[in-house]
Amino acid sequence: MSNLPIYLQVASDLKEKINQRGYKPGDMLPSANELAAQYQTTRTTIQKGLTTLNSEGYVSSIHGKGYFVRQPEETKYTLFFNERECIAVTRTKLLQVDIITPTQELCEQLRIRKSSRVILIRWLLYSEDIPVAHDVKYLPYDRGKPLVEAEIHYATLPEIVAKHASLFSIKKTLRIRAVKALPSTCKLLNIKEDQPLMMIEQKLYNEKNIPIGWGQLFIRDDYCNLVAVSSYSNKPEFSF
Amino acid sequence: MSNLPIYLQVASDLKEKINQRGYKPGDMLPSANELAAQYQTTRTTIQKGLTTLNSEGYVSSIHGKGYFVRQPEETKYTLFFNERECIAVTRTKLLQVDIITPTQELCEQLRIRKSSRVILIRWLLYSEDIPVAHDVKYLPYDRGKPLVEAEIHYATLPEIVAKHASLFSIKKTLRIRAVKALPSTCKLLNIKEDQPLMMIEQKLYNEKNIPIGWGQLFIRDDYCNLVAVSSYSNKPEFSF
DNA sequence: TAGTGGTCTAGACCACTAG
DNA sequence: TAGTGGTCTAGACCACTAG
Repeated sequence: MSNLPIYLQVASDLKEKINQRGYKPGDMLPSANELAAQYQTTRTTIQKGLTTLNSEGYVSSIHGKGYFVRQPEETKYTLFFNERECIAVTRTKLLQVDIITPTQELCEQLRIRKSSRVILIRWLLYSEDIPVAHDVKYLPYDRGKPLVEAEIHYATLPEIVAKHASLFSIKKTLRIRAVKALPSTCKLLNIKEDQPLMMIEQKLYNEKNIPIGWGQLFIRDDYCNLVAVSSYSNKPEFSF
Repeated sequence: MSNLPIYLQVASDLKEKINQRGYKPGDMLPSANELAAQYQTTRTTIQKGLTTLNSEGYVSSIHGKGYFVRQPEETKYTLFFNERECIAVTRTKLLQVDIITPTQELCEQLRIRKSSRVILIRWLLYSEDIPVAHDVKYLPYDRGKPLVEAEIHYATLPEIVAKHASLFSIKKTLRIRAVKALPSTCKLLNIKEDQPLMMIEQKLYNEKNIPIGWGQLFIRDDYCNLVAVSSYSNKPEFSF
């Protein structure tokens, strides 16, 4: 059953007790000294186990007092999203690449001046040769950046901006909505006006929190796979 | 600038180099021995820093070889969802509590037999006295559980099942869709048939991976706030 | 075989809490 | 003041990698 190192054994035992409500949210765990005695090991090893439990969200510590069981984050899910995988994209068609004068909304979204320019890229995404999504992206225009590459092959918004921003520190936000299709979108996707569409709005920020990209993806609901799972289930626990 | 403990200083320095592309995904970091020499500390302390970096998703290690920069998980977002907060619920109205014979779909969703019974709970959720969402929940019926409490006040699906399952190990999944409203739903929400609705389907599993609850939430798009953020941004780094 | 990461020991000093 | 967690040292032994 257990060839686990001691510190993981400790963490695993405590997790089980927490899950079985032996320790309830708000309860204090035994002190590291007590646990060290129980497991016949040193406090250092116990601390390592408690640190693990902390980083996995089970407990938190108060200096000088002890470790306490956290309230589980019932509200938090892990959502997987990218333009290609949310749909099963098999083919893409470039509709437009342009440098445009931003609208009022674009100025606000990208926090730029009316006088600046914006790159507009529009794609039609196909799944099994059926047009299923309309992808619209806006990027602040810098003379430095060549945009020819955009015309060659399809890239997700993070892929596009990743070249000009630091890797892990790009902040991304999504807003998910259900919308009525515009007549023009209906034509593009060959659907009726009453067919609801998913709209996924994506906004990217650089490490200084300045918007560097904005996108709207309109997807036929019947081809959209948007799924989220609770965050604890993919923690290194038991796996099925 | 830095009263950080050594191990966090190490982690922070490495993060910055990774973000600035000093180390690129796939690159090997300096060994713990080298870093210990650089920072004039012991390998133990360096290891602690590297462990931190690992648990934050920046690097992973291969035993006997070294630490390597990971590919950032561009696809992963943190989504916040619960029935109450996704909308700004100000009032709730119980529509129905019943014990029903499951439909074919219910049997499949909850993995139960045709002969078993299911608790059906329906609520209407109001925001500022406007009906904005229709909430339908299904729970496998056990004679043990009293269901009177369901009629007293509104509870989210996780809140309901939390009483009978272990805390952190409940697995939850969401599926997000855009749907046309049924005529009956239109009447409930007082909307036109062509107004698209968000449908959020929630399914809960216990620690043995058995479904213990299923819910469908139909929300007026204009009152639904479904937002997700990239997972790295809420890591303990800089915060704005 | 030299070097790497993974774990652990037995201590130390410190900041913090609470009676 | 006793007990707690947070950090760190200077070592040890092990499993693993790669020449």
